[in-house]
Amino acid sequence: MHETRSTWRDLQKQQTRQIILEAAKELFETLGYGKTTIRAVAKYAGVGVGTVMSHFKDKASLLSAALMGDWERLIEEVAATTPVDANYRTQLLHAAKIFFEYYARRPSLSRNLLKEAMFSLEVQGPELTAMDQAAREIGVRTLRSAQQRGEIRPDVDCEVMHLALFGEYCFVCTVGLSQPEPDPDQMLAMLESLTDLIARGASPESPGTK
Amino acid sequence: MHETRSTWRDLQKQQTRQIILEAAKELFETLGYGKTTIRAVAKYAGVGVGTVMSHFKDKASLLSAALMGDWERLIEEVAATTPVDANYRTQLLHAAKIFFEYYARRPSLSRNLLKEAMFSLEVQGPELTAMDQAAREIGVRTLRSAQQRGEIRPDVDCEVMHLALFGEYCFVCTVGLSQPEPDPDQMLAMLESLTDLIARGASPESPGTK
DNA sequence: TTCGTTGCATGAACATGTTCAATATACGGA
DNA sequence: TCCGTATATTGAACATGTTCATGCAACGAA
Repeated sequence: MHETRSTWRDLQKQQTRQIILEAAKELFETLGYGKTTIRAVAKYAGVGVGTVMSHFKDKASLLSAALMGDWERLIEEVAATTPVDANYRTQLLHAAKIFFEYYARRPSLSRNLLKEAMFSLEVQGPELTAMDQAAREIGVRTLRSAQQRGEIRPDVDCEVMHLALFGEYCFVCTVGLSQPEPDPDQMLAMLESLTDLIARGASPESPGTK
Repeated sequence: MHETRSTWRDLQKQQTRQIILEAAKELFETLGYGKTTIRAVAKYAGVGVGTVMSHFKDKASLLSAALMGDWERLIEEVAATTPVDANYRTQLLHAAKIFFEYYARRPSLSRNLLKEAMFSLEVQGPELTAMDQAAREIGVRTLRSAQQRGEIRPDVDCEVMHLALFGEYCFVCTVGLSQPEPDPDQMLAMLESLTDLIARGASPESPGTK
């Protein structure tokens, strides 16, 4: 991913970075994002305040870096557990469900990360861009397959449809995470009804049915 | 809207509130949200720092209060300029256009207000709830009328459909406002394509006609 | 009018994210 | 081996949102 000149100093640097990251994860999880101070992270990691800031642009970057591992694990889980022989609606909602459940497990962290992710002003961090890319790839690929299977009309642009579905997903996330205790089932139900509205327009069947 | 016991002291209080609000609007507009400090607002208004904080819960509340007037003006503009004899798609996109243009005029303020609005954790301010309500009322009303006119199939739930459209609107807002210079035309084009995807599913015509 | 109460106004103090000049030390060439 | 350079590390200093004890002026009852 990133070339590391295997010099003694660089190893040292990567190690302190890891130490900081571990400390941050621990404190974020225990105290939540708001109550975790940079100073506390530094002290817990046994480094200076400035060291933390030299490794991570700001507190938000520290958060996204700390959650990077979780994120990758979720992507893997989605890839591993998605029912291959189900229709695209089921597949996408399954992926959403996995993420909703994670959000419910870490409301504070998810909330703040999403807040940052949505308004990645200026140069958006590489992590968030990666998140966006991953979602796009999964979404568009799933839709294309479904289209080839005839579940979606050929004249539908899968890129646009993914954008529409992803938009509803983000919307459900913001609404759901606005509550003190996000309810993944409720969020999923909401996403289902919104998804169906879009899916119906893309369906090859006559809309009169159902 | 709010009963004021007409005592001398309360008038005084309302007046200082107004002065602070004017100062905030001026500075927010000139410097942008990030570069405007509470201290600067206080000094510009000729009051103490604590006075500002006693009138507004935090900086974000000050922003939403300062933009309240603009917001109401936009709502009025929407009500006054919406083409009554157009279909619901045109009507809703017209409303969106007015807001997009405003966002483009005040990128910094809009961005930060939206950021707050989307994640109204804890007790969300009355302003933001009002915004949400207004959008819902306009949206649902418009859709219901269209449904009665036969533009939307009778079995579609207008509440859900509004949620879907509003979700796409919010999504376009976040994507558009993430850019340094939001382009209202581009945002509108994006919203149009997403809206059409939903509208097609709700249309009484056969989807084959495109 | 007088006096105790109420509540707005105030700025110093606090909490915390962020910056920066100084320091130490690994690095690579002479 | 020795030295100049680059850079990781550091914590004090800074910027700024937020809190709080205090003062003071308006209020209303006696």
